Amino acid sequence: MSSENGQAAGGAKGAPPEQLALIRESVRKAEVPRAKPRTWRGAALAKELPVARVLVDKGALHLDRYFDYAVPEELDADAQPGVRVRVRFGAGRHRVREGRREGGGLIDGFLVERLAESDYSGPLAALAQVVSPEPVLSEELLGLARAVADRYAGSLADVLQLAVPPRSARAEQRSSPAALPPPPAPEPGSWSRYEQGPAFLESLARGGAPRAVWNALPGPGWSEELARAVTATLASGRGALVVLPDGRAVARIDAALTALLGRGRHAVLTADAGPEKRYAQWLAVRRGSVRAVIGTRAAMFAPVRDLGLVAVWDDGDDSHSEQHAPQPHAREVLLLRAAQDRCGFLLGGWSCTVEAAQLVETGWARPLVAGRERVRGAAPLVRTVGDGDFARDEAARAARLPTLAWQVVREGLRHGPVLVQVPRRGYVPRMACARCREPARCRHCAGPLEARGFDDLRCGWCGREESGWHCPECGGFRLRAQVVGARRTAEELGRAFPAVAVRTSGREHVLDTVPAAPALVVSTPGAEPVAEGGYAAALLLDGWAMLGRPDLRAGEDALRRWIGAAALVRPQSAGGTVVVVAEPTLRPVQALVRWDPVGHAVRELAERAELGFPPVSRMAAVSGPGRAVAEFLRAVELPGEAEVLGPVPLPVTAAGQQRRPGGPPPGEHWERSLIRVPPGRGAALAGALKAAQAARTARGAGEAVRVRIDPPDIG
DNA sequence: AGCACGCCGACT
DNA sequence: GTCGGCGTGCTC
Repeated sequence: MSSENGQAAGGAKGAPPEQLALIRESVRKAEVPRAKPRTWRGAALAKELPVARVLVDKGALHLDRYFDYAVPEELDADAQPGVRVRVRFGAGRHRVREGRREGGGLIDGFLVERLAESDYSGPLAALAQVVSPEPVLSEELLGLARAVADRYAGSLADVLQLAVPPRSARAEQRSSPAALPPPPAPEPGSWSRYEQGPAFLESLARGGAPRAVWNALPGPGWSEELARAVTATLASGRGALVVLPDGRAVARIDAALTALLGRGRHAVLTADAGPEKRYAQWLAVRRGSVRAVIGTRAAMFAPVRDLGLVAVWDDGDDSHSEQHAPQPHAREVLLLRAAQDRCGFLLGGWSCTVEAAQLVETGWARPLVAGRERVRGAAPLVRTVGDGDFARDEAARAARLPTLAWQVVREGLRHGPVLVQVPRRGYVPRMACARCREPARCRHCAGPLEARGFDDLRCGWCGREESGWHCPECGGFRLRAQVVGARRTAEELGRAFPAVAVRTSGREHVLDTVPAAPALVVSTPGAEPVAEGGYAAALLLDGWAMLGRPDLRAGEDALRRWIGAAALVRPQSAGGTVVVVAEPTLRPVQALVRWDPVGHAVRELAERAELGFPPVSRMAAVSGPGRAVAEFLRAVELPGEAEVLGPVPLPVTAAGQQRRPGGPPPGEHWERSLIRVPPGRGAALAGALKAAQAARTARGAGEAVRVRIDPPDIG
């Protein structure tokens, strides 16, 4: 391949259609049908594979296309696939000054591939710079990023921003340590509590790729069990990746892995390390000196070599959803990874999401559960208190506590710390049957009914008005707004037990652990400290607030949070007791009493299938100013089976109110439409939405709309 | 998004 | 003729 002046303009004279044209001197199209190629300022090009295919890092605009650039000879060695490059990327014709071509500004990109020829018919500009020879974007990572972008109707560049941390030259210069040899396969340890536990570990250690949904027994055993799964995978000579919902969970696995393997075999990727340290850790993983990674959601893209296992803990926790576009969920990303890399997959938690149940239901993953006897042996006694039981005795009434709750707290405090779970503020009430409390749903699309004002009842999804509502369960015809709980209870509780220390754990101050001494520990869901030796008792308050949220997941979420607290309580055999203040006939409450989160998820799944809800159907939300949403819906070419619900107005963000991610800016009136498709059509839906979005931004038409796959709050 | 090209009307 | 309005379309 000649690089020197080399290329005859293609076409007319029958010369080979040489692609590698470089500078177009001010050549007019009329004279030469194709740009007349010349070398770039006399500089030579790479002799082999002189074309670099580049992913230009320019947000949503480039729309996932690659652009070809010429590789100057002096960049030949460094310009390998996966490196960061800088290129000129600008509009229209290019100025030619002093023989050098000037496009738009210099922008960053990734070199994706080296090619012999380009299929671009115009002249190619040259790579301006190879930022560093470190190949940060492997073929696997690129493939994963593309799959995630497709799944979420997002751009490749957006996903890569999540997947590849910003460069730090200093971190790159430091050399990563040599990899340690694989450790010996671990003993099964407490995995033998689960029927298929030892077999699962053995399969990993042998180099197999088992896929399991693991319902962990309550108590502290889970972290060591996860660490053993990682160790078994390392023993097979492969790498492992574990994604956890928060820093506290990461710290627990970190400790368990260190105990099992010592230091140096695993990396911790969390947001709170500085950018340089984070990049250094990431590089150590990419370079293969560390084979195991644990971390919070950003770690889901960690470039672990030769993956043998991906694992997620507590996938129902909403911090597994990435905040940045296109907002992928760690579970879904790891599912894509498991499929792409054909590696093992472990989805674990004390509770069970509907998505997890679906993985078992479809046969993609096997259940990894303990027998009922084991479960009963590990779980605390759970008792319920409904509204009817509210206090007769004076002291309990002062604390707004049912008598039973009062007694259990008092008894618990004689043996150790007692956990009191109070809900976070800010839940929106929704309408339910005043008699049986069945949530009120739209008769057309089964969305949640919301009161928009006096006597104005509408569906939160399709916006249709409901005038003659009656309860399909009990025939009742009166509605009530469900109660939102008060955290005042905690203070009152403290006053009711004046001799006992009250400690609180919540958003601002999250306690990691509390000692075994008697104390009242008041916590919001997810912030519960671990008690040394386990809590003697737990009181789960305001079940109505948790169940009354206008969300499809209200029941599942309430159960997950209750179980998250109750799993920190001693087993029933050691006196552990939990009291939940909620209507005993409700499904999540019964599931808690029986300690059967899997059964609950399976029933929810069946119901979602029947009603056409996710995850059985796939949903997308389109939101923005009303006119823009309408325009978008007119333009988008949806797959035939798609069903459009709405649009309905979104609540206006008040001036002082914090803007919800994806919500309207303060004061603006936005609308939202939901689109759902039957199972198996998710990719088609995402593709259609992406194409419509691309067409809109290319035309620069009107105001932007937001497209969100798997919207989290669908009523 | 920028930004240049180009087609059409008003000007020295 | 030539200057410059902004509508259109491209970016290797």
